Formats: sequence, structure tokens, C-alpha cells
Amino acid sequence: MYRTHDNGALSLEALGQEVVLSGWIQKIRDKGFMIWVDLRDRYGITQLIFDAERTDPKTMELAKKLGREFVIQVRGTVIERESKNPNMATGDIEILVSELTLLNSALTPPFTIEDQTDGGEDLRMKYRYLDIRRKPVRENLMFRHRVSMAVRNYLSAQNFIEVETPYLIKSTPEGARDFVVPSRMNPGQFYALPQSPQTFKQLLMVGGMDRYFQIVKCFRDEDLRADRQPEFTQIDCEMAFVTQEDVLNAFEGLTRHLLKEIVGVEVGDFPRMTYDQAMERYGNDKPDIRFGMEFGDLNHCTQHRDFGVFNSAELVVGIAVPGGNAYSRKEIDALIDWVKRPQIGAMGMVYCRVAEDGTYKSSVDKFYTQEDLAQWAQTTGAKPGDLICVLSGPKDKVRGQLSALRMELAGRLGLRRPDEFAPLWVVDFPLLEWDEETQRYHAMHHPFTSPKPGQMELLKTDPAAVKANAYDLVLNGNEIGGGSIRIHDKSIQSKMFDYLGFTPEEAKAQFGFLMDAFQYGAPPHGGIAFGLDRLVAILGGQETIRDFIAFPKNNSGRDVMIDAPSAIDDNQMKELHIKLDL
RNA sequence: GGUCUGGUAGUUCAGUUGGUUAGAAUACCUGCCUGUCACGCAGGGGGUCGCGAGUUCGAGUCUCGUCCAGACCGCCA
Repeated sequence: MYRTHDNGALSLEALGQEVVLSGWIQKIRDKGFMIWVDLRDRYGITQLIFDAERTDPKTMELAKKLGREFVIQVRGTVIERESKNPNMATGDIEILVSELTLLNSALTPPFTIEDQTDGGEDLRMKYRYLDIRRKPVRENLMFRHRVSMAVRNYLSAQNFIEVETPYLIKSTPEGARDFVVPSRMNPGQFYALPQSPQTFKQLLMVGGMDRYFQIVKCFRDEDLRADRQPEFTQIDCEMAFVTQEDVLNAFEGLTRHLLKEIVGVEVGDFPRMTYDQAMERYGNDKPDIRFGMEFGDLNHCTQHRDFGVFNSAELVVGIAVPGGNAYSRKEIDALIDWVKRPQIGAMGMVYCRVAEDGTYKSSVDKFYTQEDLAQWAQTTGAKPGDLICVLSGPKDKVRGQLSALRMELAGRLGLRRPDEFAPLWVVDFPLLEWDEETQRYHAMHHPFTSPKPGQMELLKTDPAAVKANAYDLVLNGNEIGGGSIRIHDKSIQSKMFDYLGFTPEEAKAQFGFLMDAFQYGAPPHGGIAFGLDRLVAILGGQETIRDFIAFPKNNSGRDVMIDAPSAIDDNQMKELHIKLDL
């Protein structure tokens, strides 16, 4: 038997017991006459003591040779410490070791296995198995487990059935790039890894599964971000015989359950906002509503004077920065430079200080009166002591720019509190989105999304105005879930493919199986998919999903630990009928 | 594909207008230490300054290229 207890278990209650413990050596404090060893495992740390007077010389000698991260097993007696450590769970006791077994030695680790490690990101990823020994990483993984379990238990109790769907499927050109897998048995042909189990879950509805969910890996061959990995996990869900309202209620329930169960926060009914409202009020389809700083549309109170920049702009829009009047000229100039960076792309920024006495001082005083500026303040909700930041330009661009500024400033002002949770539904997304590159409309969500009732005809006259039965669940400025009521009628689905520029042949080749299925009694259905990695990170109060994934990829999609991707050998290539053209 | 930041000891970093033998902390090794828990004290070893070219009497420092890492933009139906 390797152990009778774990390293977080023992206390004064066990005094005098003979125990066997195993684990890794966290730290050795060698005082010559006595050696203390902190023994670590997943559950905690227990202090071992080797003492020249009480430990036999052979064991003492062996103890002298131990090092960091060695794996050992000890037999010994639980004794009370002479000087206790109130900062640790097992701080009242220690183990007087009578028998020491070295189970495995260890090289000196390349970074310290401590809560505050000295290791950089790259190094930690290369030796991820050592990183996982650290408490913060370990706790993140355990946290993720708790979330997964809560999801499974909740959905299962609501009659949802978890069904696995295939990973080797068919590539389709819509949407993100596919990861592809060559087929040995079918020369020249490729599987694709699913970007989501979308069509399969719809087929499960046709199959009568009624309420389905799956915690499932999905794959997208696109560039990475702090909150984006090429393989990621979704909580994928679908329901039959439901309206949009039913889906929103069901998954508002799940989200409320998770917030309560996992982070102990009770939230009431989730606010709802249309896509158009979100864009007007926050310039963003995933607004962070933990704080205010809502957009004020300033067209009406800026375009009546001789300021050409504003007069020629489609939209003049501002936000009030709480306490921003305290910014120095230098700080404001830095802010202007910040919005002018190519990543943001603003041409410039007009600002207006609101002094404590309620007077205004703007960078465009030449053009605007105090009365004009008072209207700016009223429209943006600026109070004495605030700073109004104003951007202008084409509507879509300027909203994005001001949204980026809003998020940046809120971050700097500490308004994005990680322990505060503000979920909301964004509904009525546009069905289509104009794509500059291909010069055509494509589905904003996916081509299976149904338009709002009665809007099918509008597709011909004003495609951009058509709204979809599509919705996103937004938490703290992050899209954590998105879904829609699907098309379940073959003729509507083929019309949709037609509008999206598919020829009937292409539609049949790529999605014929789905439209065939629709002919055999497809029930009305809809669903949603949550990004589990992102959800877990946000519930854990962080923005980087990498810390909640056991073995993540780096910025360029590499696993630096196993060194993947890598070349494969010539025989493999031959078997797969693949020739490289580099 | 683009913008920005970084790459110096095992690790995290400092390194001035280009100028003597490239430093600190920590980790590691040795010795000492009668209650440590960020133990302490003394000593020691440890460097292709990412790589390649260039400028210069002289390059960690300047220039160009390149590789790697990170953040962001594009992209992510």
C-alpha cells in the first residue's frame, strides 16, 4: 500500500497514529540536526521530520540525498509540532519518519513548482505536466470538472440525453476553415473535423431524440487568441418542438444554475437586447453591461455648427468616462494615440472635460458653445468630473472603435470586476451579413438559421434587413453561447441555400443528406451551443482560456510539449497518396 | 497576411551616449547551523547576450534580415 492518507488529511485528531504517505517533495529545509520535508500531492502538503536524535542514521543519510520533486513514500508517526504553522491545513502536526522509500528521483525542474512560479508561459507549456502540479493550474482543472459535472447533472435532470456524434465528417466551404484528415482507404479524399456537430444534432431531432446535449470537442483552423484555441469544447444542445422563447428559458435556467452552483451568485431574469440596440448602445454585439458608459448619439447636437469633421460624418458618438476630468493633457493625448493605432484605426478623438463646477472645456471650443457641450453631457450621461470622448466616422467603423475604447477604459478604471456577473441575451440578429471579400451575403450565424416569421419575402428586396431567430448569450462582454431556431422545411432550406449563392447541385452535394431528412417528418427545432472553455474561464474570473485547458496550443497553434504538428514519414505519406508541394 | 512588444546564467530580469573581466535575485552544488515552514550564514559552479550578415578600432548595445514567444487587427458560418 502506497498510502493510508493523502497529504491534506491529517490533523491533531490523528495524533500518535502510524501512517503511510506518498507524494512529491515540495521543499526541503535542512538544519543539519533536523530535516523538514514538505510532501505534496493533489490534496495538500504534510510536513515530514527527520531528526538526528529520533531517526535512525541510515534513514537520516538517505534523507540528506533527497531533492525537489523526488517521489517518495514514508512510514511514520503523527506527532504534534513544537512550533505550529497556522497558515496550513496540516500545520499542527508533522510526521516523524521511521521508514523512507525513494520511489523515483527527479531532475531539477526548469521552474519552481509554486503558486507564484518563476516560469514563463512558454516554459510552462513545454513542461505542462510540471505546471499541472502547481496549485493554481490544478485548481483550474478541478474547477472545470465541477462546471462540466454541473452541466451534465442539470441537463440530464431536464431530460436531455448526451449523444456522441462523429469527429470524422465532411468538409464544407462555409464558415471557418476545416481541419482535414486524409482517408487512406479512399485515395484523394478527406474527412473534415467538425467545427460543430450542427447538422448531426439537427438529424437527432429528426430522429426523435427531442432533447439532446453533448460536451464535445470542436475544431476550427483559424488564428488563435487568448480566448480562442483551434480545438475547443462546446456544450452543444438542441431541442425539438420549441420556440425561441422555450430555448431561451431552458438555457437561462442552466446559466442561472451554474452561476449559483459554481460561483454562488444569484441573478434574476436575464435582460434582453436586440442586436440593433446592442450596436447602438454599446457598439458591440456582446456588450459588457457590468458598468455604464453607454454610447450617446451626438449627431443632433454636433452637426449644426461649422465643424466639418463632424458634419461630414455618418455618426458622431461619445461616451462619458467617470472621473476622466482628472486626466492630464498628456494622458488624454496618449488616449488619442491609443485610438489612432492601426488596430483601432480612429482618425482622431474629440474630448470634452466636465469640470467639477459643471463648466465644459473641449478640444473643439472654437465650434461649440457651453450649451452645445451641455447637450453632449446630457446625451452621454456625463457628470461633473467626467470626460466625454467623442469619435466620428462611418457608423459601423466608429461604433467598433468607441467600443474598443470603452472596454479599454473600463478595464483601466477597474470597472470589469471578475467577481461580478452580468448575463444578457442579445436577440434578433441579422440573418445575413455582407462579405466584402466575396461580394455577396453570407449567413451571419449559419445557413440553417430560420428567418423571423414573414421575413422570407424581404430577402429579395432588402436582404440586410432580414432578422433571424438567432440569439447569443453574453456574459461580462463575452459571447458564451449562441444559437437559433433552425429551418426544418426542405423548400425553405433550399431557398436559403439559393439566396446564399449555392447552386442546387452544390447544396445537394454538401447538405443533401439534411434536406433529404427534412422530407421525412422533421419537427420544428432549435438549440444553442456554449463555449465551455470560455464559460469556465469567465466563471473563474479570468479571460485566458489556456489556463483552464490541460494541454493547450500556443499562439501559432503548436503543442510545444509534444511538438505537434510535425512532418510524417514517407511511408505514411505514400499510404495516404499525398505528395507535398512546398 | 498585418501592427506592436519581447528574446542576456537553469529561471525571472537589469545592463547608461557603442568602450576594461556582462551583473542581481532565485534555483543548483559544498560546508555550517538544536524547531524550520520565503529558514539563516559562508563559499562555489553556471553565459554561443535567439540566429545570420553589416557598420565600427571596438557591438549585449546601432542597421538589415531571419527564427521564436506574447498581445492585438484581419480571420473565427
